[in-house]
Amino acid sequence: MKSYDHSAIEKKWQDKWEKDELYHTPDAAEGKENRYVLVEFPYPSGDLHIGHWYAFAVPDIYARYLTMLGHNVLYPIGFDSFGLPAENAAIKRGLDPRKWTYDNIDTMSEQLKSMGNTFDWSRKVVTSDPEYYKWTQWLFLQLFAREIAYKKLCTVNWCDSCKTVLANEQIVNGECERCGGAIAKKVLDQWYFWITKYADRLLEDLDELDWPQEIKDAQREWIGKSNGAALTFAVKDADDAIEVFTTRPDTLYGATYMVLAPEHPYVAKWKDRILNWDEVDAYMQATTRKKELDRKEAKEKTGVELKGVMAINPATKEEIPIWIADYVLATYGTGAVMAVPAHDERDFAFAQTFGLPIREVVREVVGTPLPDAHNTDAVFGVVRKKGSKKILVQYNPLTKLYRLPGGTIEKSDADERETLAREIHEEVGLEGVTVGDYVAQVYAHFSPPQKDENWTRTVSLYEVDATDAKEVATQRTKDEEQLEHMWLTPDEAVRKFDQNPVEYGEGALLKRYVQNTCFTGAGETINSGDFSGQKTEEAKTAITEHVGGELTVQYRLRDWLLSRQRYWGCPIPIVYDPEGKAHPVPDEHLPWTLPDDVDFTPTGEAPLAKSNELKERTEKLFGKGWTPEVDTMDTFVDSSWYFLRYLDPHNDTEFSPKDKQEKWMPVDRYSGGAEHTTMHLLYSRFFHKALFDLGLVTSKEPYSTRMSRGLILGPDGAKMSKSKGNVINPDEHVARVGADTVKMYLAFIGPFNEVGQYPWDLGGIAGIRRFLERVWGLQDAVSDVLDSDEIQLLVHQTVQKVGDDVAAFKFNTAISATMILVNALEKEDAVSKQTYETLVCILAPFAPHQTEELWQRLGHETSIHLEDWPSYDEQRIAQASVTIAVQVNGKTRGTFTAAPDSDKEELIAAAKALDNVASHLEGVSIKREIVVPDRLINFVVI
RNA sequence: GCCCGGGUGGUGGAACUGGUAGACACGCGAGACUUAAAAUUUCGUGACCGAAAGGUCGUGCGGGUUCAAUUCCCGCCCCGGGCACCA
Repeated sequence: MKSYDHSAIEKKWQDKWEKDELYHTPDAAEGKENRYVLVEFPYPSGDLHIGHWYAFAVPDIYARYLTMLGHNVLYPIGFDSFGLPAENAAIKRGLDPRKWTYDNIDTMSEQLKSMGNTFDWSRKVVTSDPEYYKWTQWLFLQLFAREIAYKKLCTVNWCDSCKTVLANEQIVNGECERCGGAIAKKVLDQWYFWITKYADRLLEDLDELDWPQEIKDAQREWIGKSNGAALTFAVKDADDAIEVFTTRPDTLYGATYMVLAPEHPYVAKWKDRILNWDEVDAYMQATTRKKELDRKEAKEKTGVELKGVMAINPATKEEIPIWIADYVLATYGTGAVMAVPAHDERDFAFAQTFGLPIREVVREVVGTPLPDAHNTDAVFGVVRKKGSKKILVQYNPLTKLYRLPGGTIEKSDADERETLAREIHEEVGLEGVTVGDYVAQVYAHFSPPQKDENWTRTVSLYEVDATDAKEVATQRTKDEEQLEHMWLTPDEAVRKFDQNPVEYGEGALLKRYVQNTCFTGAGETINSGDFSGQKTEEAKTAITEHVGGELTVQYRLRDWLLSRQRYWGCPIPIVYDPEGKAHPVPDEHLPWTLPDDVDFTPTGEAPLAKSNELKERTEKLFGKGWTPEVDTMDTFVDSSWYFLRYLDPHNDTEFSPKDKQEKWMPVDRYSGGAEHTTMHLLYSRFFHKALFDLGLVTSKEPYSTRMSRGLILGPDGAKMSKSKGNVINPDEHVARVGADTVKMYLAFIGPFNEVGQYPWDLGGIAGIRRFLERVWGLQDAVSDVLDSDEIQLLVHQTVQKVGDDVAAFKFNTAISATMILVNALEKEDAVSKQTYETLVCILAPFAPHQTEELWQRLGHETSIHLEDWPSYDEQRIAQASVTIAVQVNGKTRGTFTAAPDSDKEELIAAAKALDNVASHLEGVSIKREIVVPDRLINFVVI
């Protein structure tokens, strides 16, 4: 046997495969179903790193497995080759971005080929090729014709270091997603895609997709749908009306003031009416200076009242003040809110800071209604003394209940305050307390412990000052005789109430009081005129209708800003007439090529504006005074449809013919990075839906299954980056141990379809190399023998396990199963040719070069990659003997083997016969015998 | 704060539907081969007790359900990701 010379083998077969066009994928193959396996195509940054290997070589295992199962599998590759790095490298090193990009594509193509994947290179797609971007432009124009691409003047996010605008999705924690640079606001006339029109469909269609829950959740959150109402507040002595969006129209009666975003147009409009303009103006200036990030992190509420302007609450008809505050964002909803401090955390905090009125209009309902309940009202107090934080709490050792002092309101009481003062006097013997502010109420249903009765009551809470109270004798009723009273810190008190076996309502109120929060949940309306006593859900509709509002929906999602003030991108195929109106570049002039005569040093102005060629081209074609659009497209436009182009990459008359789409789309498995969840993945879904509406694509969704792959970290456990110097270059490892080993090691490291993080560990790779050497060495053991029953069974089991695991992208456990088989085969003196061939076949997707070589050595003249996946005998696996564990009281005391489906009594007898089991059963009596078929017996003894 | 993941030996990770926790691999230790080292190979390797047989403990922490819990339930802690003054 020759030793395993990976470099000779890998070179030999890569050349042969290319010559034979082994991985050329036809659009259809006789008797085979099509499968489309997609991985996110790379940006040609220069060198391939180990992460690329992980992304491209490992899913190849799956593609090869599907092929062996008899499918016609498309596993394409291309380059997402427009984008900033080319331009930045060009600026830094004085290179041509086109040359830089295409040189990198050449280098990376060679590196990608060294993986030995089943990529069909004849279908390669390069987004910066005019033959590709011609169709990007054509698609843009289709969307322009339907007004899904439109231009508008708007405040945009500007990255000062990238010198371009960015879409919302490209801002992470208030910084540029690409460079981490600061984001400024600018008002610019820019191109957008009307993605918000598709918000609902992007949301709803997620339900049908076989995608991981976390990706669906993240997209749902990003779209951020909220149901509510649009309400209008009239402004006193003015024609203006303030539109607000609220998710809580049921709390309208509690709207005691309004807040506008400082940027709201009314603020400037009312300049002459506002009495404290200087103050307002100063606040507006301060807000402009504050970064978005600061506004988010600021906890303390700030704001200024617009004095001299009042709004009218449409429900109560009361005049309410209008404030401006930076907690209201200009970019969400209408940039104005109705403030309901009793039922919104932010309004609550704001009202407390500025002493604005808080009106409770919803009460919490505690417990569920019980039959034949006594109906009463009760009042309780948070009793404190000045200078102490402690709260007076009563404990009843018989019922094990902590209670606040207070009680039922009697008919003879003048009001709640009097009731409370009286109860405190009687129960705890404090005379002369001052009942202070009302806090809140709840509606409670409960059943007191040790009593056969039900209660329903309104429970109100007041602050009580006992500083000047005198201690006197208590006048307790029989029920109250056991009460102990104690002073507890607020936190202790809350904890005690949490332990109460029954919630009387005071606990919920006390907790809210101690934590200084308001009630933001659903409940029952109060203090709401005719609408009092309704469930909040019902009141939402009723109150909205009553004030002439409208139930509406708001989204967090913003339209997709696609203009970029950079050079190396797809030109937007739009020209402007002398009046400045936008016109599409007619199809016959596509591709609308990217000019070469451009100084692309970023200045903030689009580089294409400096191209004379583009200017002249435009005037020549359209006439004097016509000007070209000079912005280029966001590269996420290029990547929103590339998977459609793979189907027919060189088609000159169609972007992607529908008959081919019908053969391949939607993509069966799409694997990529988790960072694209709310970028590429969302954009391309939108784009696809827009094309679907135009009748250009055949499926509503582009990808039926999506998986997020894990991340390969540097050896130091940190994310690989050139600046950290922890980037692993795969080439040297491929040269040293071979492509098959590198690929298999990456597959072995952990489950592929989970968002894990794997530090690159050189040690581990040796184990895989050793394994492949042992597989190689086993060829010497092949001879004309009949394998033992055990070996034959193991082969069947392994074929089954490997297939199942690969189908589930659990390559790690699939490899482990082949290792178990190899370990067993090595212990044999000889291995049958049939068994060895089966082993080589199931390893073919993992180690395509080595297995191809072995296949040839075994005497085959055709490629192993044209072989069928080995079959296995299910019957035989099912009949294999099973190991039964024997437990005594749940502790395993031994095992034995038995035939599957053995008789219960026989199994029990066999179990009892085990020495160690027998010794544990001695002197005790068996209470129960639990038999789990084919698995386990448990003797429960006493 | 809200919404998702996750926490298992020295390490990466395994464990069907609740049924022998730690498969497989790395690393480590001891032995063989070798003048030696590497490579290869044999054995061992969760912790503790024990010569062994075997026993006790053990899947982030605390409770619970169950004959039986990494798996289910309740309450926490920590890590990763998403969203976030979103009205």
